[in-house]
Amino acid sequence: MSLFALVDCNNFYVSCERVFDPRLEGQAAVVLSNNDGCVVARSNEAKALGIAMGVPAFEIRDLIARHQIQVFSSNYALYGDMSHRVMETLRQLSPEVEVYSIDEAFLNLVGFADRDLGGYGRSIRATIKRWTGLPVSVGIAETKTLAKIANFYAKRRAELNGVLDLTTAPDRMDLLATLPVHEIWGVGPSSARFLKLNGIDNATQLSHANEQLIRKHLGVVGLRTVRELRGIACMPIELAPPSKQGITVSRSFGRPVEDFDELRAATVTYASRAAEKLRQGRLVASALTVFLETNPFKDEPQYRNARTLSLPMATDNSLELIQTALRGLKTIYRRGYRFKKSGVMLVDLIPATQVQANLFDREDRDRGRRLMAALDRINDRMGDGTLQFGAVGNRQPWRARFDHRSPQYTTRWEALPVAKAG
DNA sequence: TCTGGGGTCCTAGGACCC
DNA sequence: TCTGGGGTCCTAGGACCC
Repeated sequence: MSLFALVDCNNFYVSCERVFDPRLEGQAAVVLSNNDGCVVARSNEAKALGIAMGVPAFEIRDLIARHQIQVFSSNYALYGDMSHRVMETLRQLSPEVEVYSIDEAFLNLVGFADRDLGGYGRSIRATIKRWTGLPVSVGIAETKTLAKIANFYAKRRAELNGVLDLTTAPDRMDLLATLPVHEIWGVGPSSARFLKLNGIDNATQLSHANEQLIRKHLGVVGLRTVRELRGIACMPIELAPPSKQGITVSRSFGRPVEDFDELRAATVTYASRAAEKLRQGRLVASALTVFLETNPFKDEPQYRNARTLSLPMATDNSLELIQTALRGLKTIYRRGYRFKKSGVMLVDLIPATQVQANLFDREDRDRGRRLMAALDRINDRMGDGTLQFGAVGNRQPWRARFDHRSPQYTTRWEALPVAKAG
């Protein structure tokens, strides 16, 4: 019998901000995406005011002013570090932990079935709160999809105190029968529309759905969801993170960009950041895609394009990747458009240890490797961006805006919070 | 004025081959 | 006049996730 727990941090980004500024407790607060564009996290109080996930910040400006909602730019250095603390805590409490996203983990509880699962969930919740300051919810059930549902209710029903063991919940039938299909993990807007048109409105009905119908219209993924709802585990715990398929670095600009030199500077930045991620993962890339696009929300001439170039030999060298990206950029750039976003994607990744030597390769590989190692070492010790490539330039008006960023409390010495006596 | 970023997996259809 | 069929590989696009 399979058994899973899903541990999920409540309102994760907002909760991270609260750990370092407890005055925010009980207040409406939101965290915005890059460029202060959209709402990506909301406190319960902000949710109660009707602020939806993903709404553009400018659309709720009045609401923010009227209710004095606290606004934060996203601070990924802080959230990444807090996430790491949560996952390390979980590893001390549970033998098999799958880090599913920045704020969620699945635990494999096979062999725990004769324990007090609710008590186990409560101790996880209490320990994480004590060690990290973050509130989490715990859902327990026979499959990952059902554990997601258990977590959904654990979060929303105050009387559960953040923990629900669905395997022993007396109202299990009612909970599944009242859960709308669009709340089920794996059912997006398109599938939900199809299901509702076919009279399937809730989790119980979906678990009884005709397999041929589901297979035909929602594919093997939909079928898997149906079976998981029936308690048949189709998704095992994944302990080792699967090797990456690609690495993308892209950003919207702080303002429209027409000038090639500015796009060039942005591309250099993205390519070097992507190369750093590549080396961190001990990978090399065989090909690279560079892309750019105008603002699709604007009523003005639109243009988007992408160019994929293969590297003569798989590499993790920033200089080579930058040069290749710039070559691609030149072929897709067009004058006279107001560009909003561009990016660099590294694809066909392979482990750095598996590179094939190429007879016709004339670069001095070893020298490049030593240079990159030195670069990474300095940036790691002195802070990101201490050393960067000259082509980036000093003025970077295209850079995204972060008007409400909190300090990097946990990852920069000069931002350490100070405890004052008295 | 202002609309995120980074992923995965699946499927359909075309190119190509025998 | 006749005009296969099946396999594989690749790519673009869709759907979904956080």
